[in-house]
Amino acid sequence: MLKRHDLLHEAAQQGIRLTAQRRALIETIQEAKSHLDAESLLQLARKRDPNIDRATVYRTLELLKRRGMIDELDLMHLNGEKHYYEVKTQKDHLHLACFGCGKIEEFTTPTFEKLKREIAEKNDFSIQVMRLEVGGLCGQCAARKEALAG
Amino acid sequence: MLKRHDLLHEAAQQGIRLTAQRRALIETIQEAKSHLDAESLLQLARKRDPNIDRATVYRTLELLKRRGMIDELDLMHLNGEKHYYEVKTQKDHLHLACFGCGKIEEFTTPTFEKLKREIAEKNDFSIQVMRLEVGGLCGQCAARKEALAG
DNA sequence: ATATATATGCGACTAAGTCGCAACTAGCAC
DNA sequence: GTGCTAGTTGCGACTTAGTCGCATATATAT
Repeated sequence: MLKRHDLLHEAAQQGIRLTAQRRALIETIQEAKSHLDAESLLQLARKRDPNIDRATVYRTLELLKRRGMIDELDLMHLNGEKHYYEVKTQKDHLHLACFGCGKIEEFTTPTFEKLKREIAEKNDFSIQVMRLEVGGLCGQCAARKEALAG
Repeated sequence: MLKRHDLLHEAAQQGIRLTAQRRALIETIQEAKSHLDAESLLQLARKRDPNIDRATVYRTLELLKRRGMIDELDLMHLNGEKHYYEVKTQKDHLHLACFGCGKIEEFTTPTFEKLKREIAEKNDFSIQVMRLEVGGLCGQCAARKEALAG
């Protein structure tokens, strides 16, 4: 498991005003076991603070994103146009989305870090966010498709 | 300039039925000088075939995307939630989006190709699409910000 | 020329996200 | 603790992007 930021702690350090709603949302994201979209986060956050509103969720997600505390993902639009959110991890990682079964895998490799450095150097670019998403077929689905075709 | 697919030719080869509307849209994408969203593509395609409808644009983009002829981009949502489209190039490339000035740069490097192979091998994954987007500040904007801060 | 599977336009619809504004409150000063 | 105030929230109406069903039209094979 990749080491994740402690959002609540970091928010406090960054001088982000901690309202009950923000706490509820931040804790929800922090404890999430999968990638959740804004609507799901809203529903879950409401279990902690029933008063939280949709607009607040969007505004807070935007804030955390700008502060580099969370990442926004598309997961190759396997399920419509929603966006998904996850706590930023120490090391950058990429997401593999299987078009066959919908499974999402995460992956890290030093090559990714190397690529990042190369991008920054060769383009004189100061990187704040990096999003690498891959779509295709996982081993099982590829095999299954092969069987059908052959 | 990266070598791009010849969409019209490829569509014919793939047995895609070439209607006037599809021709209009495909030519529009092929000749586009920047990354265009669905609505812009619609407006431009209408100059070639005034009858083309929004739904047809979306349906055709979806088709071309599934066939691997075009790529869909977010460009880090610099301008809202739209998606942008571009003709698939021979070599994979990534997009750098500057949060300061909104400039979009493209970049290729063998490391990216290497990463792609590594992803496929180490995860036993058959890659169909790969999208790498980077957000941050270009050299100029980073310097300007530095000046303001210092 | 005809048949037919496929594509299109229309228009109404859904989903995701945004915004202005009055009311509320976290965190600070005292 | 009390009060102050800039920052935050809820509300509800709105925008924007994209989807869908169905009657009509048409590209392609024969």
